[in-house]
Amino acid sequence: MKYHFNEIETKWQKFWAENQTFKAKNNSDKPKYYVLDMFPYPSGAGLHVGHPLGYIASDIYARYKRHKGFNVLHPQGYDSFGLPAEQYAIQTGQHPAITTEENIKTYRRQLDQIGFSFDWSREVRTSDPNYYKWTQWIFIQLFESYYCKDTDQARPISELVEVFLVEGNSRINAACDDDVEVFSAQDWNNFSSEKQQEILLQYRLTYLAETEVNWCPALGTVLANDEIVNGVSERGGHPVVRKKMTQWSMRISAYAERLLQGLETIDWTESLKETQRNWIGKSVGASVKFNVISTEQSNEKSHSINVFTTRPDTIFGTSFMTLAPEHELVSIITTLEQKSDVDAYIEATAKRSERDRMADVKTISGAFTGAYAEHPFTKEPIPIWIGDYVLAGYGTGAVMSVPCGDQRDYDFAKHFGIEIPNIFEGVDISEEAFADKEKTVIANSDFLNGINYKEATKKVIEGLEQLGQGEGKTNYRLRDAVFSRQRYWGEPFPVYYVNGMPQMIDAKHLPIKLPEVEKYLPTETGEPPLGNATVWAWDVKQCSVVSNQLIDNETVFPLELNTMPGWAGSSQYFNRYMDPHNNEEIFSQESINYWQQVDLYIGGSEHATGHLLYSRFWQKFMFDKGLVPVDEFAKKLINQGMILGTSAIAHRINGGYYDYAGEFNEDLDVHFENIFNEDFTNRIVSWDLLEGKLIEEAIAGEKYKLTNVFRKSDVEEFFDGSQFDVEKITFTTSKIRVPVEDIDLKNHIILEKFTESYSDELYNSDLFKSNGVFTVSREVEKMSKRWANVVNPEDICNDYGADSLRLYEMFLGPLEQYKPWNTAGITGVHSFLKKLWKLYVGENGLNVNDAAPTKDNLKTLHKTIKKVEEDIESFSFNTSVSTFMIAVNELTAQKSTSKDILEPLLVVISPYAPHIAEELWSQLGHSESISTAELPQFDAGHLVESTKNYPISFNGKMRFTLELSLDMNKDEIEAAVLSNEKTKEQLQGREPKKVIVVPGKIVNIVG
RNA sequence: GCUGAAGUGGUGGAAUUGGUAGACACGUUGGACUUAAAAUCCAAUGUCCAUUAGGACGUACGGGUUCAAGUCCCGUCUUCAGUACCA
Repeated sequence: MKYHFNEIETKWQKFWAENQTFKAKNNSDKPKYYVLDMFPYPSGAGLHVGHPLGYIASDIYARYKRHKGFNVLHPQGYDSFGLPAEQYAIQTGQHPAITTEENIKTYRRQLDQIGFSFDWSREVRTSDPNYYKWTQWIFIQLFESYYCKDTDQARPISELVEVFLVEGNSRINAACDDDVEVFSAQDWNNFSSEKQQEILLQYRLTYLAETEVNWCPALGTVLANDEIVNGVSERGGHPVVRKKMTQWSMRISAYAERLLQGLETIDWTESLKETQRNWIGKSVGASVKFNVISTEQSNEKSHSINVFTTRPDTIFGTSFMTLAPEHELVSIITTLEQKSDVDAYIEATAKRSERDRMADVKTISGAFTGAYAEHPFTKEPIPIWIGDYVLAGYGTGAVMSVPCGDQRDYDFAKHFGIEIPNIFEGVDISEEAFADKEKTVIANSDFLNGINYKEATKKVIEGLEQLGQGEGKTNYRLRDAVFSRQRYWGEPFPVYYVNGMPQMIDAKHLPIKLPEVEKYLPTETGEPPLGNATVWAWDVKQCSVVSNQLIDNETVFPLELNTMPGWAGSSQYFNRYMDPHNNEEIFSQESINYWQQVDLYIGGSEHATGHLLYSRFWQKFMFDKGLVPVDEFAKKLINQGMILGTSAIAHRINGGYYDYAGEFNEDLDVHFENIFNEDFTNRIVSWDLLEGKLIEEAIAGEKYKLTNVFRKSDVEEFFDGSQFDVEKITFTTSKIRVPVEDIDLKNHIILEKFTESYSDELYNSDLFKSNGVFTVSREVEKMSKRWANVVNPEDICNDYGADSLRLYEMFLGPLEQYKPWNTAGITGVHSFLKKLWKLYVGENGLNVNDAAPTKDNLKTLHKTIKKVEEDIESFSFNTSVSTFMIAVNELTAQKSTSKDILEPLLVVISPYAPHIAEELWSQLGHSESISTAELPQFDAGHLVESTKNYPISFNGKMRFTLELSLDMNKDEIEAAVLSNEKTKEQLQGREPKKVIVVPGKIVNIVG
């Protein structure tokens, strides 16, 4: 009987689905274990072999944990709101729900084919109203909460109102907007209702505010900081501009410190934690108030500039101040004489895009405002400058410039000829600033002279506090997250407006369903796509909804037309899996108390500052609300590395040469022959050959025979076999990616295989219109449809089977590592499976019998159990696969047929190759799924050896091995080794100076 | 610049606390089987020298510690990822 993997795999996938083998219960005598994958966005392109890598690893772990006696939760779902479906809708008019549904079907088919042990009964989709009902619900909870810094937790906004009623807000210590005014109880009671709401909005954890946002005109929406890469949108690479807009924001900054501290309690990779730490960007220092010295323009009202500094100890080195060009005081304090300079500079910087500013950090520019500030201690005047090296968005948008201690201030001072006082003892600052805090000894600084950074910082802060000119302060880089998107395919907000103030629609009316629209673009008046909706597909008993408006008691209120961003739905899905069908609560307390948190989370590192930060924020909020028992949602997290694709790249070389008549011809494509002694006739040499070593050799003056040099305009006519001097040939090259599947193993593209369906650029290029076969070079890069280098797991499953795919993806290398895919290598694991099959099933049926296992059999089995268990626990799945191969090779050589060996071996292999394991398991006479079997116990007794093959080294170099009993002590071993013939041969009569014997390990003779 | 990770055969990668470097595969070469191919099996395969026996060199580079270093220490280089006028 042969190994018919297709039949076997279909059979068991069906069995698992019909028997709900992997359905998890919310209670059990067994300990619980929750293994989670980051759920996919179902894109139109379907899965490629890179996607399932993490799913395979987590599936192996989940199956392993079941064998170890755990009640395992291993769910899967879809992050199904998002831009691509909407963009497709804009182009085709197809409703995003329809394309999303189709894509999910494809994903599900592909996932099922790989044999995952997901509990599909718990599937969630973020675009499902029964799911996003709870996303909206959390939004309402955030709106109804503020962050109390005294208790360090979120608390109901109603508590705040109670305090305002009796004593105003002067004693409130809460996370809020910077510009909250101070008011008394009396003030509060006299405020209009709108004014009160406005104030409360400044405290809420989700709030509406006019903020400068990242506006992406091409996408027609705002983007969060983490959705922008190198100044352009992450999706599509469109330019992004700063724009003031009224938007919903999440007050994640309130949680900055807890998000930072929480990292210490979770087992995530160091690099990922470091990325989050950088993003949170905590810096400890002081805020200092510099009073502006009154001038004619500003003497009516005294102004002051607040700065944040991490080096208060250097305050006596301040020789100027710098404001961001956008700083609100600039226009107020600038003197008449300097006004034209300053205005010109502001205009010039405003013209520069974010990207230009980022690209050009070397150029020093700025302007003097003509105004001066007063040094808080010396009372000396300090000139106030503006410069675009100071960012409006960080700190206060103003700095005290200490050129001797900060390189940017130093460069600025040098450039504009500002004095650079030295306040460091024994340091030369004639060339550059001195920024080493640890080595700092302060000088020329009044009461700070002779002390170090730490002490000086303390003293300055004390001094500032006495003067009322500043205080110790911690600053975070983490900004509040913009939560509004001008998009259709996202969660609608449960919000309507009364006199311009946002109101929550009562939670009992949730979900607020996404309305149907005619078109998915913004309205003619520039409103988001939801503005196109005439009838909202939701029905509220007390209020009806018509034309984007909520009508309550015949009063008409406008609805919020923005939708929530992509990360809204993914910020709590992991908890929803615990109780996915609950319509009364987001999840029952019973279920969350049982499953607690994710024990193992596997996904890509690209979510480090997005999903993984926002989810931690929501989890902490839910913890404060008493909804979840732990404030970190994932105990352990592993980032799987990317599987890279190998793109095939044909290189087109456009060249010019001097012909016989000495005339220069540039309208040529050039093909080489005799490079590296290969025949390149009708082929084109690769980029590497030309760019690298070869072109250098060529330039050195060697002659190359060029063949097939043909004119682009007339491919039929070519020069053949002529000698050209390559010194006179110039080249430009261009790359063309070729679909990988149309290249043979020798890297040849066969022209006959070309069809119109390939890219026009490729098909129409002269290169491919000529006769023959072309070589291409390979380049390893991200697997993507765009690069024509994707490998579909369905093809692999059809050709080699899901078990081969699973084993091979693991065998490729360590999970976290980036590694290239190479389909050719899969034959290794595939033939392993065939050997495994042959070990159990011979030509005439089962090979397994009740024969007693030999000592060797037991040794092989138990060392396999030990190694594989260790490997899985340490997530080195690649070495397990090698271990299986060794085990099967050994047992085959031992001609093992013993059921006592082969049956437990199947259980060890089954997490990796579950289909073949199930099939053989059932052939061995079991009616229950192998997933219910217990993992065999490792017995160290079977690995005990009586002898050891000692490596015998001379001066650290291994020369031969010697089999000796493990009972022998050091002296006995030494005697045995020294009396050995080979030892004498090595020593050639010399006396060994020293003999190192490590019993059970090694012998080293120093001579 | 800063932070993090890494650098081992032709390729992917092994090597638990310093103790036989290159497990396990891919690829390549040779052989068996076959009319042939596929499949399967066997052998060889780090580099160099040597007919063999064997030897020299080898884990990015330069030092060091040690009986012994891919592994530990110091310095340098390179690659990848993240981040960046963050005051």
